[in-house]
Amino acid sequence: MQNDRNSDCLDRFRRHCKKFGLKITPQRCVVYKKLAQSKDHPTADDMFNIVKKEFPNISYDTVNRTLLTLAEMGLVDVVPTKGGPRRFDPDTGNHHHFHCIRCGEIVDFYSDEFDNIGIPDHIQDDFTVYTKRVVLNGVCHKCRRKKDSRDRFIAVHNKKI
Amino acid sequence: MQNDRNSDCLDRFRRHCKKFGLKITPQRCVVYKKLAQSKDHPTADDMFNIVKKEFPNISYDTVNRTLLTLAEMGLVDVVPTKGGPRRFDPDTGNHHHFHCIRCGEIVDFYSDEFDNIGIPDHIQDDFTVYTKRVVLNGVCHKCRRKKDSRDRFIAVHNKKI
DNA sequence: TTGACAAATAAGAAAAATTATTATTTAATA
DNA sequence: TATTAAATAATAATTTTTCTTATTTGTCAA
Repeated sequence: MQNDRNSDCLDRFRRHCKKFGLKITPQRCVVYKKLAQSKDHPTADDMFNIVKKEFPNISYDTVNRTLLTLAEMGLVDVVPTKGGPRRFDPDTGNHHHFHCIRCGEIVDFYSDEFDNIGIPDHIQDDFTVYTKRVVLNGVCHKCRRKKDSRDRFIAVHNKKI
Repeated sequence: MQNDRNSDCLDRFRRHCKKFGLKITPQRCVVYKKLAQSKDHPTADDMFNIVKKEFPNISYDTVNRTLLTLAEMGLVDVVPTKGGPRRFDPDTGNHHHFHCIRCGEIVDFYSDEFDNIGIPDHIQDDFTVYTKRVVLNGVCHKCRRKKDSRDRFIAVHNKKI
């Protein structure tokens, strides 16, 4: 079962490489496989640490470059973040993101209503739209509970706490 | 007219500072004023260069820290980007973003339909939502015209062009 | 108004993240 | 299997962000 899914994924990967004229290297395979298995939105550094376990000699640059290449092929998405390191999303399907402004976590969620909203005509005149995503900002469940001492949530950048 | 708007803006800024117990410094005033006047989504470095013209002795760190503080107060927004430098948005009102995957530009647009979409109940159970934005990805008008030699748009990270 | 005090700034250093350079290795193709 | 262009590893360089510390400056109360 899991094996089926893995080989399906790798088939998809191989097809894309062929299509784009890219070589199928062991490094690329393992980076793709590990990201496809991921349930969250790892950074290049996260991926480097994960991949190293299976492929100890791989370089950071190769992992990072491969992730960008996968994104160019449309096999994965790059998740916009508010200044933190770049994150990668193995799920290119219809889904939406919630960003916690406290802990920075990005949580996937699904909503038919959001999926079905149309793109205004005046946008399609000026832009060719490939993907659409609703991004919510707020405080996640965990952080809500924490009752953090700085619940006032201000001046973190100036005051010494 | 323009003066009215400027002083309105600075009043808003001053009120927020009072509310959050922050000092009103000349540096903060000029950073806020210049961002409020901005029509796009400048980086900290952009802002540093703009502000320096009016306040030559200001340090980069102060500009950057002030921008983050303004964001914490809710006076400006931080725009998520796909790994590029952090960007700031003076417009905290209801609007949405289009990201060009070629040139990286972020374009504001407005849509009543997008403004009116509701947040699903199952989200509001787990998260406290502050803001909501639709993010479109695609190719902008300018880049569409360019007919860039690498229209294939692939393998930029590997092949030497 | 002035003095005390905490907060904010400037300057420079450091850390974190990303991209570039180059010699070497390797996958794909004939 | 030999050829060739692409990919990798290692390292250096750049860019962006954050931290440290000494100094300056708003704010508030006397």
